[in-house]
Amino acid sequence: MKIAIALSGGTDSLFALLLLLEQGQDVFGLHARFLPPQPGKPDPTEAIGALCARLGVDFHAVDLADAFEEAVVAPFIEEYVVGRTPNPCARCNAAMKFGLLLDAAQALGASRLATGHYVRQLRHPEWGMTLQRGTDPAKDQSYFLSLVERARLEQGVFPLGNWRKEQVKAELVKRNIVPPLPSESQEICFVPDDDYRAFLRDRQVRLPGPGPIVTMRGRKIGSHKGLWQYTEGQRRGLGIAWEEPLYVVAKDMENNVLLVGGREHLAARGCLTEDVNLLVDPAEWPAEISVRTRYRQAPQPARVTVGATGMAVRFREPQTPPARGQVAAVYDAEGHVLAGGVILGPV
RNA sequence: UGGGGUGUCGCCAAGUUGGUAAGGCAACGGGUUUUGGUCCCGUCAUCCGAGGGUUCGAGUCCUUCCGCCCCAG
Repeated sequence: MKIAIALSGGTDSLFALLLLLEQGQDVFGLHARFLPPQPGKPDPTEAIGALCARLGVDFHAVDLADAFEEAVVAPFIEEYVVGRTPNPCARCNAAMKFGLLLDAAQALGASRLATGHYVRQLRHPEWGMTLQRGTDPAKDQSYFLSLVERARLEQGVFPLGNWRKEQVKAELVKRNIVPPLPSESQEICFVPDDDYRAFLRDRQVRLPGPGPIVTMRGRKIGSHKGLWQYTEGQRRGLGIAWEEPLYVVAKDMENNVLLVGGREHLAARGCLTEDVNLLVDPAEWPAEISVRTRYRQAPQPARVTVGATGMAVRFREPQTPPARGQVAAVYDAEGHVLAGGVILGPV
């Protein structure tokens, strides 16, 4: 079986490659260029190729920049314009890494695509292939893969599922191998300096303008700079000195009003998703399930009903408002991902 | 310009019988982090509307002035 390993140039995918080699797998390196050439940043393709040569593995590069712009960047911008808070990494995994990149890998003769995600892929006695959270709780990336179709996920290989980030770094040092890309911070890869607001302004799209900030009791206490600059649950940046911290409770796009309130106003009982990506047949879901509506949130116990057009999530305990456009990922108690969907709004 | 009130960090606000400026919010910085947001940590008044005085020592006492806010027959 031939495996393609998606190499970004960073630590994780590089170590995943080493693990595959040490397992004796028939593997070749594959690098996808998602961004057009950046003036300041060097293209890592060559360095990755050189490293592969040194390791004695074949290497291929594919240019997916146009598709990335269309499938990830453009929707990202459009969502902000209409007041949602997109999750480009989740979309990228579904549309690009396990979409076009997987296709490219298979066109090059691979039967499967390995990545450096910290997730596990297991064979469940009843469910067949499952996606499970990574062992390292701090690095688990299953949330970001919850929108990937099951059939495509089955083509994936995840060597880092049982590794911890610390170990990975240490092992690379031990092997005296340095990633082509310095350990840059992992912001949104296409947004410079992690500043999505500046990015949107640069894109010359028509963004909603300023308007009032209003409390839950209907009192105007300030003005916002455009609803696209805020997200549900946000605290910082409101600039309003109040008796308590104020949070964004909701965005009224219709009237261009930003609704804010104290922490007690944040409770949301549930949310709806606009679609659903099933990884396990809902008929087989256990009774105890939980949902994450944001990355780095412990899964919250909930009841989920799956319909033709999406999921309805009902939390056992009220949560801070799920942001429209983020992902709701459904888990069982063992951390198997049962489903994922894009949040349409709180309930 | 009669009566009452009030003037402490960008906002709100503690400041005891004078003893050498809490806290909250905001802001800023950092940490955590393959999204946004959250969260955590840290930094933020040598000075208390201004001047003068009493005192070993005053935001706290006296005094003058200035500024707001009410109520005004």
